[in-house]
Amino acid sequence: MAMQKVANQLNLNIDRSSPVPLYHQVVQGIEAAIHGGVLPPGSRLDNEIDLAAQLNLSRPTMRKAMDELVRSGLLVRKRGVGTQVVSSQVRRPLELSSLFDDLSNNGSKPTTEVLSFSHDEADAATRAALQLPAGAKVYHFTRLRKVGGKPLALMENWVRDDITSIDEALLGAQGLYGILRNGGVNFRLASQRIGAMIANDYQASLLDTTPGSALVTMERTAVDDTGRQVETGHHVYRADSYSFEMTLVQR
Amino acid sequence: MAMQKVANQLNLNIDRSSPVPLYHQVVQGIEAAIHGGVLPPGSRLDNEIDLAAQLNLSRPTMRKAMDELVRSGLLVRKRGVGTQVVSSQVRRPLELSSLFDDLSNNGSKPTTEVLSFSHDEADAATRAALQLPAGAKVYHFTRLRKVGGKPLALMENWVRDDITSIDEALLGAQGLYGILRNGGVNFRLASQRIGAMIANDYQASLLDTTPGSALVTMERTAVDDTGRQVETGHHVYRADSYSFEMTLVQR
DNA sequence: TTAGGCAGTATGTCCTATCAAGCGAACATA
DNA sequence: TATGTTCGCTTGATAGGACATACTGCCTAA
Repeated sequence: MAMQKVANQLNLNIDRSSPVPLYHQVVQGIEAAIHGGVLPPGSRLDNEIDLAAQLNLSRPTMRKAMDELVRSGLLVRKRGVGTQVVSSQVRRPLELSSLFDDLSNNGSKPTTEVLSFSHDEADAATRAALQLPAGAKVYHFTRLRKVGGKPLALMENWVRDDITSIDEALLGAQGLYGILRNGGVNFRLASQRIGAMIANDYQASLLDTTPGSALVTMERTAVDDTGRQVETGHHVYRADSYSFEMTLVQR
Repeated sequence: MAMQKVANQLNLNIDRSSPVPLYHQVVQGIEAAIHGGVLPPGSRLDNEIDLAAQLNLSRPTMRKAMDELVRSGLLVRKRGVGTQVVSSQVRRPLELSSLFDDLSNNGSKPTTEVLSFSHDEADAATRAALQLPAGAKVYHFTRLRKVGGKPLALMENWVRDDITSIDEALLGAQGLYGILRNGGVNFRLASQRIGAMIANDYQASLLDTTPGSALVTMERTAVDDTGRQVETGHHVYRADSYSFEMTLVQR
């Protein structure tokens, strides 16, 4: 009866006047607790009912929060048993961000050199990728991305021109996705293909490597929330400096 | 008042006696309707309330189904506007399956050649990757995967031995993930890294290509639903025959 | 003619409630 | 002692309601 209960002190402050949904506040709180070591890997959470009561929330709201955490791989639930923190650290799944953002968030200071820039009629392949009618115009440009003065990526992109205007100076100053987001684009999904190839003379000279060295290739087409194909591109990265890391979650 | 309403005939048969949850039946039904062309890209669905009424479901159940479809990128929702089918075709996101399964589902008939097989104490790197104590034993093997008689992938894996027993004959007959699933493993998530490299003499001879040709590399560690690191591996694929395709969904 | 506000509609959030199903441990029985 | 059954705990599924908020387009007033 007088059983000692080690409550996992989540110490979450739920702010009901905040515009942030309650379930999302819970998600953030638990994420912080896990990454901060308050909830060590393998530890079991209190059951959903108790947790909801502790935070003065309903069970569905609590469940919705935990659903997100399960989806992102931080928690594991088992009927009849309980919910526990997954032991391994989880990397954020591959997200819809540009290389520029990734590098900036990483503390590096990427620079961009615009090698070519045009605003012309799209060729057939581009029209197919972006689902544009004949005669439509697109921005077409190639960029060289360096970090710490070292070349890292050679990127060729095609962008539809009915969203926001793009010029060379803009591309030199910030990432493509930043520009498009500022132009009101809400990215929804992207199809991409990652492979490998051998550097040719042109690529090698720009990337400051030798012809025949390994390159990672990436082709991507991004779609926004209105269903428009916004951007397609073909990038190559120096294999010795770049690889794609991701976490897959089994639904 | 007498407005003609073009109801999108979903023709879903919801079987309440089925053990499959209602919301999942709805997910499958709408997926089928989209892929079957009944719901063409860009078409708008009826609102949640009406759809729920049409199928004799509650709105939360309907929403849960649509949530899944939004998450997987098939639908787009906009408050105050409605829900519509995303125009582009969506590939299934990269899933936790083995190459063997992927090829089999694709209609190909992959063959596996076991090049080496051992069951010994794990070295330090493997113990770190699988979080095993000193002295723990692991299965360690390399396999060559061919499809249509053509070599495609060279795979080296380490698997903990406290789950199911593995032998050479088994590996030659089916995929690793199939074996582990049969052994009771429920995979939850995996971290992987995709990059590129140049084929050395050993790899080139086995993959029937030339030294110096491009290879796609993949390193993966998979975790099951109890939080155990189950397997880790390092694979290389012929770049001219293989690339990783995936769809990223912005949450 | 045009700009602003307002109503209608759809999704977003949150709640209470109830039953089903899986799992584990305690308990009863042989 | 060993084994099988039952019971309680926990998550899973579904229902139905209430209110919030964002978007669209119409209507009105300047």
